[in-house]
Amino acid sequence: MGRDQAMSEKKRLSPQERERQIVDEAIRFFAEQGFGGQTRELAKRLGITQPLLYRYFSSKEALIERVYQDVFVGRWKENWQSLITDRSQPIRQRLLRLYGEYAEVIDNREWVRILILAGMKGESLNRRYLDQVREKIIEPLCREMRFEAGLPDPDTLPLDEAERDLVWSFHGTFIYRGIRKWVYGIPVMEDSDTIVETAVTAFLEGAPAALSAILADRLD
Amino acid sequence: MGRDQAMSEKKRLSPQERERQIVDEAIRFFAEQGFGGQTRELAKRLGITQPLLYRYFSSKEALIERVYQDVFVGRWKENWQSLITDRSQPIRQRLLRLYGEYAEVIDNREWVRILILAGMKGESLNRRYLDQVREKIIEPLCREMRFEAGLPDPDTLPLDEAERDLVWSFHGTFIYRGIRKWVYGIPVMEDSDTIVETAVTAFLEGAPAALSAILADRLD
DNA sequence: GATGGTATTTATCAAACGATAAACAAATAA
DNA sequence: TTATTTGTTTATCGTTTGATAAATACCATC
Repeated sequence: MGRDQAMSEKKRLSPQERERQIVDEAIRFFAEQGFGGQTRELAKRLGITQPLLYRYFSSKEALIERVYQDVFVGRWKENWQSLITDRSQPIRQRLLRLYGEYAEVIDNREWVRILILAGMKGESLNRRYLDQVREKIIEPLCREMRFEAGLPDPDTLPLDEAERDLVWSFHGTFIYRGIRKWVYGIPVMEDSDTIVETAVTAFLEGAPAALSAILADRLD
Repeated sequence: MGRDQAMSEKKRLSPQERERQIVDEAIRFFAEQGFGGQTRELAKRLGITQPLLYRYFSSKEALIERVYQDVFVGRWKENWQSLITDRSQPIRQRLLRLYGEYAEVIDNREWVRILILAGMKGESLNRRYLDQVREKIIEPLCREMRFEAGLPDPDTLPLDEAERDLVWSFHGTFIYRGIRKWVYGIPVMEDSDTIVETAVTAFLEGAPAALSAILADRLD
């Protein structure tokens, strides 16, 4: 009543625009409600009717699949792997940059919650994402830590499971902070630079000792 | 056909037995399916009819509430806090024992997944659990780290946010391993003693340096 | 400005789902 | 044996929910 034209007066968007709009809102929506969220409410938020969703996605599952794509695949930076292995820079420097960027991606409600939701649902795409993390971050970083500690290359002396675990734990430091903040709603340290510096310092100081302990009995 | 008596031939259990049975299965069931799991399927697993659930719990929500109680409240060990503050033992020893026990509780599919599910749902009980972790583990451990590093007591020099963050990250090491294993289904190191030792070693070696860096400008 | 294509809505279905009431049956007591 | 209690099932209700088909309205083109 009064003025019918509220905010988004535009109707009849182009298919590209509408699809983009739906996906963007779906990411926010499912991140909040979980994948149990109803298509009707999603439509309501978009200011469209529920059947219109099915013009763009054949099923709710298809829409969820698309959400995965946009969140996981779309936000991975290709330079991360090469950043780790660039020995022209000191390891500390490399880690500060890598996890500075990574922390930015993680510090996002949708990213964290959808990662968790996908895990709980046991989606294969989620598995592929973590394979990527392992292959392109964890394993290379293990190799660099060997190098820094003056220990044999993984090609010579295969990685111990405990070594990967140590690096996963360091990596997890940042993920777990995201979970504390975006899943549990606990206040966390917000100064990104300090966060990364503290974590990297603790890791570089602590890892060599742990590494020696792990490999002690395997070295002659 | 043939023998109708399959496995659990017992019918008409006592209210206590039946309730216990329902809660136990509900924990497993919801941990797998999420809280969207249907009461009909839960009943099917129990070999009972769906309406019987409502004889024991007034609603699905009430059953979920009970699941929280059993998982979070029921599995907290009271000795953990006193273990940390017992300075008659070296800090390394204390941490090995505490997280040895804690790791046992965590290494449980139901515990990890229900903790996550509760977080995603934003339940207050979940919040209370994490308050307990902070109050009875994180804060005391911060105090002990100050002591070990020969730094002023938190009563004298209040804790910096970054200090809590550092300890949360150490704590998260164990949680994140549980998430990797029970949410993402990634293989993790299974030797509990080695896990704890590696994590504690890395923490005790790395934390002092990080702590000094954090407090550098606040100390005279 | 009529026409055709298509983005969007209206109307509706069928199954899923939480919940309730009444009927049934197993144990206990008289 | 009969009576009484109560654990359990059968039958069913009212919504909710993903999905489809037909009708409608916006927009470009001739």
